[in-house]
Amino acid sequence: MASSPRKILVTSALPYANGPIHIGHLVEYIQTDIWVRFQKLRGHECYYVCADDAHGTPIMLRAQKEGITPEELIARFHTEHQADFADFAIRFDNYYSTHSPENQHFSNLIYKGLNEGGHIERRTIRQFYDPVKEMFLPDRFIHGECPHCGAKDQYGDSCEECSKTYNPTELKNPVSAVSGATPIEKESEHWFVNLSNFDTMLQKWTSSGALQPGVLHKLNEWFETGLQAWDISRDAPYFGFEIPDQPNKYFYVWLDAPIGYMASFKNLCEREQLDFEQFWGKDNQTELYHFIGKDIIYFHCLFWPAMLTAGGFRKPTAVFVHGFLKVDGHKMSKTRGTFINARTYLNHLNPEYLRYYFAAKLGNGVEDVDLNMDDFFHRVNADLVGKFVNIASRCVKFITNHFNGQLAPALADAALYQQFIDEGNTIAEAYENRDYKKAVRDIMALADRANQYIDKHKPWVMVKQKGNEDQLQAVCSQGLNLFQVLMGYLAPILPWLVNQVEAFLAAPVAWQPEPLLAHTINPFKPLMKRVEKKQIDAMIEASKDSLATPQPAASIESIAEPIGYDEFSQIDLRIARIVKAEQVEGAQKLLRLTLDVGEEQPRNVFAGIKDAYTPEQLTNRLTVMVANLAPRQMRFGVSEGMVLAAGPGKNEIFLLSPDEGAQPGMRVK
RNA sequence: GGCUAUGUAGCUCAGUUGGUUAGAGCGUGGCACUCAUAACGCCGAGGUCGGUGGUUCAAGUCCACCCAUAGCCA
Repeated sequence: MASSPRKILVTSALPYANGPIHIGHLVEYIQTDIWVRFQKLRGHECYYVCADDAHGTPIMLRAQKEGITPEELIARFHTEHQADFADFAIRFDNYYSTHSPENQHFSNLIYKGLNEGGHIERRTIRQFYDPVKEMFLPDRFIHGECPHCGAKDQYGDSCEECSKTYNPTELKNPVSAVSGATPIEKESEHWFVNLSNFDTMLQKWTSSGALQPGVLHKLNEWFETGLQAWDISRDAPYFGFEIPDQPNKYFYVWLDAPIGYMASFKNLCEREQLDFEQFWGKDNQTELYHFIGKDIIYFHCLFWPAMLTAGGFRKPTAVFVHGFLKVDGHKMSKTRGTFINARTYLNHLNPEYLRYYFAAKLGNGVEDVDLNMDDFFHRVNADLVGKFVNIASRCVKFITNHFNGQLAPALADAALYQQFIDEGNTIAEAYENRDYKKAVRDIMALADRANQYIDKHKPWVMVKQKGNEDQLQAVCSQGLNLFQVLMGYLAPILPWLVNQVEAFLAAPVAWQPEPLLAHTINPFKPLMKRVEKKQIDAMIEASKDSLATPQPAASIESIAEPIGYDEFSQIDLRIARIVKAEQVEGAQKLLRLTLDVGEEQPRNVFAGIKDAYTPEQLTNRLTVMVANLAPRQMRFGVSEGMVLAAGPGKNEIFLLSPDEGAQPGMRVK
């Protein structure tokens, strides 16, 4: 398939910047990343862009609650999201934010196109308004009793008990979730896009093969009911972009969210001198794909092509829709411990396990994917370790020990090798169609054949027979060459394993590489460990505790910006013995502590803990101090460090102490 | 409630335009091997293909209805 390189731009849906990435999100990013890596591996010019979706009421309110600006909030999640993605080997060419100048530029441009094309109309609508917070309330921020079944504490758009949908104004006893006040109805002028103006264009585009059959059915249903006008404005206060020349009116977050794809790519173009027009211009032959979940079909298959058309841009080549993640057959659940954050997973398990498992379960349909923990355990261990990695593991020792790492000069079974190569087309086709589970099935069937080949020729018997050296070398070399081909096929799924394999084979892993003949390889280290049950259990347990217990009414101080280990390690914490504690004449809060941290001279430290501790309570106890804090001149002398304590102050201060056995001078890390 | 999906061995899934005794991997039972991270190989057990009715010479495969699960209802 050495056809000319395609030019492809790929996106994943933008994660919302008010919460962490969880394994449900990861289905999509892993799915997309595998596809992009596959395209790049095959030599195509392919770019993968994404961004944080950073606007909207929930972000504004959350920032308020934490006492920070929305910009600070989205900056924090931007860092956090990027770290999570990077640690799952999700390799974006650019990861940006919808709160960016490029995004504002394109939002205005598309709005202008909609406006000048006569697709915008203004209407006055009545909606709930919080008189205390002085803001209009999105449906989700109104709670009340369901007008149909009377269930209490339901959201403003639908009832979780009887699953009926309604307008928030129909709720009984409505309450603002923001302030607790009773909302009032208030009028406001809103901007609407007349989507029905695009009806013909959309019907043509959706039926042109850009969509999966199931998605098309769904869309046809919407076409039959008639496309309704889309409300694209929100009133101040709102965190987003102001509509040009319309003070206090903002673009609804869902208007600028998909435009974030363009903005992120534009940002990449400027950095790497790429041709933006080539990918977004109205008439071009490049390919544009959006990977999305089935919940946002409406936005991507109706609103988005309409916006692009109005703005004078191209439409997507295709939209790839996937289902949701279930865990053990159920929706992710905080009480079950199956609402697993990306970071929690990373704390316990190798990300490539999950990449492989998702690949093994993902087809090109819109069905939900089930992460069955028991299946995950067996599948990863059986397929990756027992089957695939084992091929290398069982061949390599003979090559290293008996042939100094040198592979045979020719393939022992060229026909078998060729069969492995021939299967590549089928596998490539499966990847291309996003039928990863078929690709994985086919690859694992080959892995079975490689193991059967080795079993048939029994190198462990040959090694004991004199005069069979050439054959021994040939059989093991064949095994390793088959392994190399399979690693190439699995490369989009397991990019880090590829690095290890390249190091050990001392050769690049490629899609259908040249066989390694008379080539010297490096000593082998185990490539992948088995999953252990206790790791999974620990992850589930860790996902339970923080959220299953009801949050105390008083919220905790917000967690600071994430830092790396390097930054943490700059703080030198030591176990210290308080050898002496004494009152300080004239000081309101301070005690003078003499601390033994194992150095020749004791340290002199002033601590503001007078209201909470008497000197007697402190003498001779152990605690933790910051030993490399720069000395500081205070009114009563120089303080050479600080001791660690928690609490609001006054008599509520709680000094840290180590468990028994710690010795002064030990480093805390 | 309407719509869209899904429902095949204990688990995860294949089953092409309807066509002889329904397949694979994992798990399980047995045998064998011992190079390999107790991995690999061989053999076996295990399914009235969600249910009912229909079309047909013939249905897991088409149709209708029902049940269960999930999602969507802008």
